[in-house]
Amino acid sequence: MPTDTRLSRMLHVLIHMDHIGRAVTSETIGRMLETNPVVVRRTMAGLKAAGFLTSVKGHGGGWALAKSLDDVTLRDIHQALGSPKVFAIGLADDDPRCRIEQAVNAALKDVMDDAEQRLLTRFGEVTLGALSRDMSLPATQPSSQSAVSLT
Amino acid sequence: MPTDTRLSRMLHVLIHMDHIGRAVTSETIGRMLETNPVVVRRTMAGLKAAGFLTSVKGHGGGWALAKSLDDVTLRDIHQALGSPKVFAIGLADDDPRCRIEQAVNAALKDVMDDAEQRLLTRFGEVTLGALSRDMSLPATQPSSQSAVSLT
DNA sequence: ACACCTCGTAACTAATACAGTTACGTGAAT
DNA sequence: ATTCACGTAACTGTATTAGTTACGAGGTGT
Repeated sequence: MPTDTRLSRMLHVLIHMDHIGRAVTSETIGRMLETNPVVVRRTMAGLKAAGFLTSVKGHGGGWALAKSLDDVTLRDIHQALGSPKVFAIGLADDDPRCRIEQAVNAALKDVMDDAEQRLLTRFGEVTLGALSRDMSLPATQPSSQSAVSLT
Repeated sequence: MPTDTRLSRMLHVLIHMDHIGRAVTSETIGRMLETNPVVVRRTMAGLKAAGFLTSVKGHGGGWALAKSLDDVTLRDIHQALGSPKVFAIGLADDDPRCRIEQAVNAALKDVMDDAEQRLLTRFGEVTLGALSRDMSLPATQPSSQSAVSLT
């Protein structure tokens, strides 16, 4: 499987949309992500269902933000995508009666649950608004470029 | 992709081997894991290369532990398996020049690296010996079973 | 009314990585 | 010599995201 880049892509798109400030078509978004409009619609469907986006059909239609980015966290978007599996590693289930397998899996699960909890907690502490603003700071790069480049 | 259960399986097997105390064939281990001897050999190859196991060919041969389980951590085994990818989630790379994509990915990477670091640190604090002993404690189950059941 | 635009979705294909299987070779014990 | 067991290549199965094609549904503008 290719690794799941939907969260990264959606965050990217949402911040662009905020900068653009008007409806954007799947076609345009597809160009930003170097992918197909259908992939865009499919991925954005969850964000619409969760109330972060609206979509309008027909001429002049497209996608628009339904909330301020200050009210949306990375965790919200992860959840809107269906809370996809965080780990590539999993627990074997070869002989569920075996106490050794149980103990091993319990130990792994304990550590993995902790790591996942921490990751989700930190995702919940970062808003897209904050991310968008941080980006405009000089950092190590010279600040000679527009903050609203379309790509 | 099916989730990667190699770590879970290998921990399971190593503790069994410790209890058994003599050479075990891939065939026998395959039965424990409900899989094929070839899968066993393939997976165990890394543990042998890393010095945690020895293997002997021919009649009476098989696999044996090369170290005390007290000297082996979960992290060691993860590493011996080639430090497989921990996360199913990844960073998009659609337009590496885009500052928004860069900022989004930097934020995700920061949180993910932290979670991974924490997970690996905790894996490094648990030895297989400790796991094996913890397992023998009463817990919620009655302690009426042999500690050396083969499955 | 009609053309056109844009989302919505089904269905199929591609890519990737672990898991499973078959086949055959190598080395060791009896 | 035979048998046992590891070592490994090569191929298939499976699950999941990504990409593509095709078509339908619902709005907008003339």
